[in-house]
Amino acid sequence: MKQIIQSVKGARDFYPEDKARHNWLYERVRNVSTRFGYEEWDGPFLEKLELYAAKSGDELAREQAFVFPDRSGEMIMLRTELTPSLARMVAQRQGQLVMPLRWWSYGPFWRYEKPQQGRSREFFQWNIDLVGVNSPEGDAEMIAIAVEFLKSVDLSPSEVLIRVNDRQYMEVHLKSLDIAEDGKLSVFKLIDRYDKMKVEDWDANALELGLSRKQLDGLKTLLADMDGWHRSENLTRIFENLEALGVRDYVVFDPLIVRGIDYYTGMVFECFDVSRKFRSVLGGGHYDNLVADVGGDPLPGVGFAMGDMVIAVVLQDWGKLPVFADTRADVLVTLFDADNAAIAMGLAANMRRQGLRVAVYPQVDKLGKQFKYADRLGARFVTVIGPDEASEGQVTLKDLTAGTQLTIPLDAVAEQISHQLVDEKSS
RNA sequence: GUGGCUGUAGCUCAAUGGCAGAGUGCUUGACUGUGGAUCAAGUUGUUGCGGGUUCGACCCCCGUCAGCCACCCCA
Repeated sequence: MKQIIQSVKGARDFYPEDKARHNWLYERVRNVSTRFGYEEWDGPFLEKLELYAAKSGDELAREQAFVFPDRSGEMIMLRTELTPSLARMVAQRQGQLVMPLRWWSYGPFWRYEKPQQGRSREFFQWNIDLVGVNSPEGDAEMIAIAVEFLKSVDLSPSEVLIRVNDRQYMEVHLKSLDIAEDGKLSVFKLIDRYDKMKVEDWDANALELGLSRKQLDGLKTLLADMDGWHRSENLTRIFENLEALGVRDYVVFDPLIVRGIDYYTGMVFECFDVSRKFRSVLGGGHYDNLVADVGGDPLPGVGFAMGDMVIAVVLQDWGKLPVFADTRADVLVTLFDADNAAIAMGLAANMRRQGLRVAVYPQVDKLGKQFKYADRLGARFVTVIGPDEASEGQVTLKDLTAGTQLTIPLDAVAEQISHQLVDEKSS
């Protein structure tokens, strides 16, 4: 094997077919976001370590970030998530921005993790936030955006579901079980792992946390109560709104969804493949105070994030990833010989002016090689101008799909190709 | 950070201690102005890297790097 310098572990190479898939996904994200009236924005890829360290429970900055000193010695971090930048940028212009703010973003993030299925060290993430609002209507809108995205990539409720819960609903019931306020977060983390652990282990863990047998039983009753959302006014109104937004069939109540993240304070949701083979496709929730860690006045909101890796795995698994066909050129212009090359180049320029994608074979070569190149490019048409055509001011145009060819005047080629392309589409 | 599996031709993979192979791709020709089909010939190697054991290592051992998978985590 030849010595090729390796890429950085976990970094992503985007070959043209990868880039095509990336653009396909981005296009759907952009389309859904803008249809709900959101504006695209972005933060810097580099932030000060300090910005992330300000967040509590910052395993991200401590363990899973690319951190390095710049030339002045300041500690810089490649961004691992967008929320701190969002908080900073919103706080900087808190008095000027039109609230509620509707912002979305799609860009690269880096986490120093062990690469595996659906996870690498470099990934793209869609972030979307509705900031400055505290209502079930806002919460429902965010879920609806997620559903509309799922629809746009042709995933149905029999393939993926959004699971919704409300931390306040959970807290009220934990309180009624006399579970202490300061033990709340660790209980949430335990609930978050309910599906991953064996029942005995989970029970043992709960008792270790200091829960009594009675509290444990009460907790399990709560987690099994699939109709409990009727007792939450917030969830009831969210579900009413989801009904009105026409997305109710994608959404279920799930008391096991609590999310590991501390700053969520109300509704939380995650999207999973129904097989539960994969990690969550997207997740988000309602928060009370976006700018708490960076200074600024308290600001509620709701948002979610979706990485590009898990969704790709899920789409692949359901056979919903399109085949990205070669789209390199419509026409290959061959160079027959040096005498006629200039005419061919002129023809190519003319066809480009008419909006066709035209590649010229960049040197004189055997026609067989040039045709083969056209075939492998995926170009549908090939033009040939040899001495016979040149003397008559004509060009031979071959349609590789149909296997037919005809010889026509030079200035009629672009129109002829357009006709055949249109015929193809309408038939 | 912890553990498991894998690493051989451009690609997919054989060869289990004794001459490194197949399919596919690629090149050329059959086809002197025409691709995709077919046929023929040719071509393709630091067996990831470094060390060790052995008369002899793709094969066994140690280390290392990478990929995949699980754990951790999931912001």
